[in-house]
Amino acid sequence: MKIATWNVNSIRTRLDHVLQWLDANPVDVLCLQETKVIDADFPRSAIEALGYQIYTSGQKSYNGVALLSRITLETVNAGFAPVVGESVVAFDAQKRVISGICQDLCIVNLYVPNGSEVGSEKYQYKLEWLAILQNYLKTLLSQHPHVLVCGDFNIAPDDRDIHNPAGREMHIMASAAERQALQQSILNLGFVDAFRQFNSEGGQFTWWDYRAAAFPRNMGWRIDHHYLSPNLSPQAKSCVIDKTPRTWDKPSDHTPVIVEL
DNA sequence: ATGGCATCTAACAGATGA
Repeated sequence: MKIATWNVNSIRTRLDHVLQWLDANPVDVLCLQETKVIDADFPRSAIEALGYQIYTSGQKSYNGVALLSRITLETVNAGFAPVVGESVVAFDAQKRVISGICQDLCIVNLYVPNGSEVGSEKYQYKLEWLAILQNYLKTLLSQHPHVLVCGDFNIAPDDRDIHNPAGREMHIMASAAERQALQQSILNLGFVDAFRQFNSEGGQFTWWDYRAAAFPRNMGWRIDHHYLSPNLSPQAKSCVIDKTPRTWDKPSDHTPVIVEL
């Protein structure tokens, strides 16, 4: 079973890229982030024609996540509240979470807040959001034999995941508090970074800034990840970054990451 | 130290992203 994650930076702008990529890479489930469209306007028909069912949680202009699946998913939930409870419903105003069940596997697709600048209000929101994520994942781990959490985490786990780590301690996506939140909310629950099961090298990135010719210079960050629950990680066969779509005309600034179980 | 690039909008400049 192959599952991919891809921040497409607008599904309507990137529809042709998604179709082209799925045609060449018929993964079982594709998790999209930053769809930037309300559910009613999600471009469904061409994706469905490739054999995918579509589950969306979107909003106007910003954020938005979707699951594209060749297998029918059960119990698709949008947001934290269906799992954690109504006390966290305020954090579901921004559409950043969708999950679905495929046999004994719970697949979670996340678009973690960017955080803007270290110390800003949005940074605080990011840290609070990650604290709620911890409760959300604890609950899912208690309910399902296997859990896969993937998406755009907007955090580089360590300095191998940044093209130039010098002076990055106060940089968004690399600050100590963000890395600690990633540790506490995900890794301390036993989740394993699937990519690092197979590749310990630096210079392996999933996002490159549109500016300053960052992609041809490989000045990127590894911020898109797959995390596997403890009893799922031994089942991973591979985890690879596909840089191909980042070379296409008018690309997303992110590129897909595929895990095979 | 700054800006650089892309996407969105009751758009045409400003917010947001990372």
